[in-house]
Formats: sequence, structure tokens, C-alpha cells
Amino acid sequence: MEQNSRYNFKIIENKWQSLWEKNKTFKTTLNKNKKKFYCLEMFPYPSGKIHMGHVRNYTIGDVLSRYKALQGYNVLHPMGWDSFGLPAENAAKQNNLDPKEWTEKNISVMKSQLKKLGLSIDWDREISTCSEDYYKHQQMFFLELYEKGLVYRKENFVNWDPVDETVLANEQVIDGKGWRSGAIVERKKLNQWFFNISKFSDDLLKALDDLKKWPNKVKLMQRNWIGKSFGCELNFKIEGDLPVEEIKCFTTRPDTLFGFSFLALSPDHPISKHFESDPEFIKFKDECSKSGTTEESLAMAEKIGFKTNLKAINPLKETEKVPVYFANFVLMDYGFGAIFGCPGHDQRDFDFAKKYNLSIKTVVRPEDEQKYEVKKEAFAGEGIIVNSEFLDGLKAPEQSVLKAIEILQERKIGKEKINFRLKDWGVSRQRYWGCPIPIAYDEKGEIKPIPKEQLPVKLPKNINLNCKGNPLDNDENWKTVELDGKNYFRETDTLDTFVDSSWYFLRFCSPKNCDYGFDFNEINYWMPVDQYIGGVEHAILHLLYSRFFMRSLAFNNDNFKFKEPFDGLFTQGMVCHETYKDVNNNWLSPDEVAKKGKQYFIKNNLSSKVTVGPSESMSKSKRNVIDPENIINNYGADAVRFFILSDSPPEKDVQWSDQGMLSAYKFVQKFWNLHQKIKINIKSEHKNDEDKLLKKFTNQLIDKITQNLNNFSYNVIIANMHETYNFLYKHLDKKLNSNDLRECYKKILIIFSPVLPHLINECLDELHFNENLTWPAIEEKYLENRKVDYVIQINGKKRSLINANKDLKQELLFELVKKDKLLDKYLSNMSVKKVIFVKNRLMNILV
RNA sequence: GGGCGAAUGGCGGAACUGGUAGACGCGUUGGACUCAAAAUCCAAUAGUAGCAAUACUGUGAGAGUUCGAUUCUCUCUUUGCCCA
Repeated sequence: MEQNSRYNFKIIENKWQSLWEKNKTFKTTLNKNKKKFYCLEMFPYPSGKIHMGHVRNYTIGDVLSRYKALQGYNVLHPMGWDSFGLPAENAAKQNNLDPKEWTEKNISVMKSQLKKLGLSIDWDREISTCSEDYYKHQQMFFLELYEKGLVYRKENFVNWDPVDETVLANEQVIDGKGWRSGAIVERKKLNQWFFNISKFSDDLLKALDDLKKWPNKVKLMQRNWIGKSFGCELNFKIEGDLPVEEIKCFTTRPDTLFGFSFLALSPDHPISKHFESDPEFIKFKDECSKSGTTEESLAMAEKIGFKTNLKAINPLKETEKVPVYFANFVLMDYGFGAIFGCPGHDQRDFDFAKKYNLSIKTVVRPEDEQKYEVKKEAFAGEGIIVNSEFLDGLKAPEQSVLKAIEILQERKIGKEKINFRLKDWGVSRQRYWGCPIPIAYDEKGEIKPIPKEQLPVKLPKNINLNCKGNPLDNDENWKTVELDGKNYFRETDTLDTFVDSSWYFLRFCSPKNCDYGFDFNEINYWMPVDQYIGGVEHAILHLLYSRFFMRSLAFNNDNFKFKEPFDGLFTQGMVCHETYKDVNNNWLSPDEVAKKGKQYFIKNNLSSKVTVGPSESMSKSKRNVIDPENIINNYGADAVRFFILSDSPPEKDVQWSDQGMLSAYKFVQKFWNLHQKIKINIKSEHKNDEDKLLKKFTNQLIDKITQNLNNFSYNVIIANMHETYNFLYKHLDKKLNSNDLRECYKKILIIFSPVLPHLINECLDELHFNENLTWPAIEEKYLENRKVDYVIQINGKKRSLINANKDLKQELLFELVKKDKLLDKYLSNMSVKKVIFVKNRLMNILV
């Protein structure tokens, strides 16, 4: 065998990337004669460098895009930058830089890194959310939504991060702490802008049923988040020395009203104004504000209450009067900020009742326990109603709730109500590096929208970021604005960056459109996104906000025809790596660690042991990060793409493995060597008999790879590619029909090309195959076997395989069975009781 | 606490509508080449017994349906995620 020249990925990958760039190979334009395919991966935040998660995400999308293009689709595969946000502002503060410069530098680094991956992206459509050209349109949308009444301003409690000095969304609060700073979150009242997402709660929920190509898991998470609950609202009459006659509650369990033992109000309930002069109450409220505002933090916090002199009357039993408390676990923005406490059947109420010595009545019992009484914990399960007069004996909750509502409505005490957990979306952020809200206020505080022809409201340059609070608020010059000869003050809050990403997929359709955020002609062709790919961490918010944004654009606007932005959704898993710590419990990065035998040491220091922790998602804090750029430089983009798809199904987490990476690299090299041999065979013009084996293999392969692509079984495609190598390698020993080889090999190269675009394009090019490539069709006749392996079972156990003609009749197969020597010992001296025969598959003989 | 999923060799994972369990890769072992190593190539690799052909066991545990269950049903265990 001649010494093959090594495949030089550096030269070849660079060659193809330059060609693609020069020829604008992936530039897409609207073409109504072709079916479109919009493939979108979640665009990155330009944090500095790409990480392995990006590599995985964009490789999956790229394989799909290239596949669809070969299938003849007009593929839109764009890329952009989610470039507003806190990290830029923090980095700018630390290093005394302009956030814009920092961001743009990162973008240029990451863009060149993405190009090195060989992605089939139409870079002419690149957008960046921090550019004036982008946020100008966003400001117009804001005003449009404002005109439609979908944006409003209200004073509200917010999660306040005292370190970052910013408002956090609920999901940015983790265990009562800020997700970035780790500071304990406080409650603070601020004037905020809100998007009226809750207006669409029911539609957002119902429409999930039609998203057939979304993972059920994600749809379920959104359903839970929207949280539709069926119950009723109730009026409680109040007695006491305050001018309060009634308090309204929402409950899903009106059937437990006979177990009523207290009424609890949110500390922010309007009634609280009567207590604001009471120092004890102020103290209590302070105590409450220490825990966050999230449901989770409230559930974790100890239940505390403040007793009032008021009494609430049980509407079903007017002789019963119970105390009214303020309680920290009642949220003002769920229901009416008031709940009726039934400690027997709700654990939080139970905890509260125990603490304040309130009565605990049993009104539901388990079906099989006649004399049940609530003792150590609340009983919230299904059961039978007791001690509840007209409700007694009903099944709880399915019968009793409806009956209770019916009676409450008859007596005009309450009425049926559906409540949603989903709250309006607070979009104000007290930050510099975001999209300015195009609003001004006069000296009375009246709202004055900035006229559309004056957009964009630009962020000021050269701002002092190292001030307390919001830098924009400190810029007196920027803040004042003259409109129609009058002085106004600008809104100094900027928009949540989730707003930026709620419509960027529309912008990609017509990224240079000046008058409006998108061009209707373009979006009507491209939208919706056919396949959206990204991390499951965005399952709720980003996806829900985008779905809302589409509805808000369609609201009162018949021209806008889309309600759902993403027709197909795929959520990929994370890239994980083992974690390492030294003897002092400091994290170590993988390249500081060496393996010797089965033990790990610090490199160049075999005396210092390293403890290996569990494999976790790569993160800077745990230092278990592998830098994609190093890997691309050492092994090449094709090898990285091959590896990142190989080891796990894309929806699951994948373990980074150095051996796996090396094996991928070797595959690329091996394939190149094989290609050299095949090239010689193809050129040698042998005319032997038809190579049926090769044709059968090739057609089966096309079938498998096509199916695996359609199912996102990309790891199996890699296995198919290994199998193909193994097959071709062995097959080359035979005398080949060079025409058949040429035909089949071309098809094989084409179906390999989405995964290994550089290598395969080079191979195709060497054989002058590189013209008008299309996804090969399957020739059915080669898939049909004339002979089949029949599995022969005796009493359900496999005992033999018989290779025989297809569509064989049972009797004929049985004749073969009788002749099979392997089966002799099982069949001789036995009587056959029954034969099960599955056509072309199996025969099971019971003896 | 509720909801949803998962569990297959030493490891990652294959297996279409119930029909040959363990594809493919990693690792390991043996061999070839080499002064030697790396690389490469060849072979073996679920477990137990056996020189071997082969036999038995085997998809978290237990039961059920079936001629036949990784696949369907029930119970349990462990585990992950989301919500509380």
C-alpha cells in the first residue's frame, strides 16, 4: 500500500470556507417557486468566545439546513446576536470600557469562530439587537402595542437585587438570591412598564395543542407556567372596627369551606392601608419583604402572620366567625390577594394554623377510612366530604367542587371563575445597556410617547456607568427632551432583553427593511420558523414571550397572519465534563489535570492528587470547560462536528470525551485515505457484473440516514457513517464494477456532506461530482431482499436461522426446518403442538 | 408534596408497528509491524460453565397479558427534570 498523504484539514477547511464566503453560497432570497425551509438556532449572547454548547446547537442546525438544501428547499439559515444585556455593562464597568465596544469586539471574535465551524449561514442577514437599526423597530413595536392597549404602566413590587441595583424577573431569582450577583433579593415598589401577556393566557394555553412538532415536555412546562385553574370567587362579610365590609377571595376548593378557620390577606392587600400607622404591622411588613416575591421563596419561607381585629363570616354558616390575618405566603397578584384558610386540607394553611393555634377541622376523609381525622399534616388527596352539611358524601374534589360552586352561585355568595397563574410581563429594567423605552413624561408625570418619526431614541454615548442606580437616570442632559416646544423627561428604564429576542426571527426575514421591523411580503413567505433549535432552559420564558409577541402584533391587525412563531421545536441537551478539584478544594480545569493509570494528578506534579467530581454541564465557575477554538485548531471543524453529534442523542446531555474527539479525528483521516483508494478504483474502468451488494448497501444507507435525520437521531447517523466506512473498506478487496462504485460512492458522499462538509466537498470535488447535488432517491428494488433470514424458535427460544426465499409459505419453510441439523435435537422425538408463523420473519414451533 | 420522563455490557449508546437484545463508538485484552515507542492494521470482548461445539442466565426489582416482552399493563426501587 502506498503511503497516503495525511488529510490536511487546515488547508482544506480554510479553502472551502473561503469559497463559500466568496461565492455567497448560503445567501438566500425569496423564491416563490421553491418550497422554503426556515431553520433557526437560538442566537447567542456575545459573551466573548463560543462554547461547546454553541458548537452542539449550531452543528445540529447546520446538518439540518444542509440536508434540507440538498432536498431542494430554499433554506433560510441566519445568525445574529442577542447583544444587549447585563454582562456587557458589568464588563464595561470593571474595565472602564464602552459596553458597545466590548460587545462588538466579542461579536467579531465569535463570528470568526462560528465561521471556522463551517456553518451554512447567510451572513448577509446578520443582525445585532444592540444596533440602532434593530432597536428602532423595537421601539416602534412598543408604541404600537401601547396604542393597542397591550402595554401599560403600574406600580408594582419587584425583586430588587441590591448588588446589581436592578430589578429581577421572578425566574432570575434562585433560592431567594439574584441569579448573577447571588445577593439576597429584596422587595421594592417601583413604577414599571408591563406587557399584557395575561390577556392571551387562554389562547397561549389552547394553541399549545396545535404545536405538533414541539416536545411534549416543553408544552407541559408552558401549561404549568400558564397555570389555568378552575374555581370560584367568594365574598366574605367582615365584622370589625374598620370601614371594611367585604373581602373577595379566589379558591379552587370552595368545597372545603366548612373547614374554614381563618382568612389570610397579602401584606400588600388594599386593606393594609388601615394598618400603616401601627408599628407592629410595619415591622411585620418589613419581615415579609426580606423574602422574595416568588411563589417558591414564599413557600420556603416560614409562615408568619399579623392578626387583625377583624372577623370574617363563613358564608355557608353565618354563625361561624374566624380571625383575619395578614400572612406572608399570600400573593397580591394571584387571585385577589386573599385566601380562605382551610388548614385540614392545605399544607400551608395547616402550618399557619399550627403556629397561631387556629382550629383544624376535617372536612374530607380518604375513601377507605370512615373515622379519619387530620392530625400531623393536611390531607389534600382525593376523598369523601364530611362535616359539611349538604356536601357530605360527595367525592372530593371532582363532585364536591362543582356542587359547592352551584350552591354558592344560587345564594349569590360567589361565582365560578377561572384563574391564571401567568402574570403580566414586567419589561422595565433599570439599566443602561438595553433598548430605551420610547416614552417621555411631562412635569406632572403624564405619559407622552416619543413621536415615531423621532425614533430611534438612541442610547447616549460616553456615559458614566460607575454611578449608583441607573446610569441613564443620572444623565441629566439625555433625560430632558423637547417635544413641540415643551420640556419632557425621558423614561430612563430600558427594555428586558427578552423583548429583543421575542421578534428577531421576524427581522431575519428582511434584516435591512428600513421603515418597519419586517417586510410583510418576506415574512409571509418565510414564517413560521420550520425548525427552531436551542436549549431547554428557554422552554418557558423566551418561547412564551415570542408566542405572545406574535399575538400582540396580530392583535387588531389582519395583515399579520401568524400567531405561532415556531412550527417545530427541538431542545438539545447540554455538553458536560467531569469536574476536578485539588487537595485544597479548588476547581481545576481539564488541561491542568493528567491521568496516570486510573488516578488523576496535577500535571507535572504526580504527588498531588486530584479528586474527580461528577460530570456536569460545562461552566466557567467549575472550570470544566473545553475551549472549542483549541479543539478546532487541533482536530478541525469536521472532526468536532462529527464528535459533538456522535456520543448521545441530541436531546440528551453529552459527555465531552477526549478519546471520543480523537476517534472522530481519526475517522476523518481514515475516510480520506479510503477516498484515495476509491478514487483509483473509480478511475480504473472495471466492468464487472452489477455490484448488487454495494447497491443494496447504499440504498439501505440512504434510507437509514434519511430517517435518522428526520428523527433527529444524529448519533445513529454517526454510527451509520462508521458502518459505511467498515463496509467500503472491506468491499474494496473485491473486484469492483467502477460504474456502480462511482454511482454509489457519489450518493454516499452526498448524504455524508451535511455532517462533514469540508472533507466531503473536497472528495466530491476531486471526482468532479460537485455539480447540482441533490439528495439521492432510494431505488426500491435494491431494498427488496429476494432472500430473508427466518428466525426459527423452539418454544419461544431462538435455535436457528434459515436463509431462504422471501414470501415463503409456512409449509415450505417447515420443510426446511425439518432438514436443519441444528434443530434436529429439539425436534426429534417431539410432537409439534403448534406453529406460529410470521411472514418473512419468524417461525416459532411449540413442542 | 404534585406532574412528566428515564433505568440496556467496564462506559456512551443501538434495536421500525411486541419477533435474532447489545448496532456503532470508547475502553480493555491478545497479536502484526518496529531496536523501541507512537501511529496503523488484525482479532477477541454481556455474564457463567467448557479446550470446543454448545448450554444456561441476562435489558432496575417483582408480577401480569402473549406462542414470544427492552417494547404493552400493574406494583415497587432508584434517578433526572419541571412545578410547589
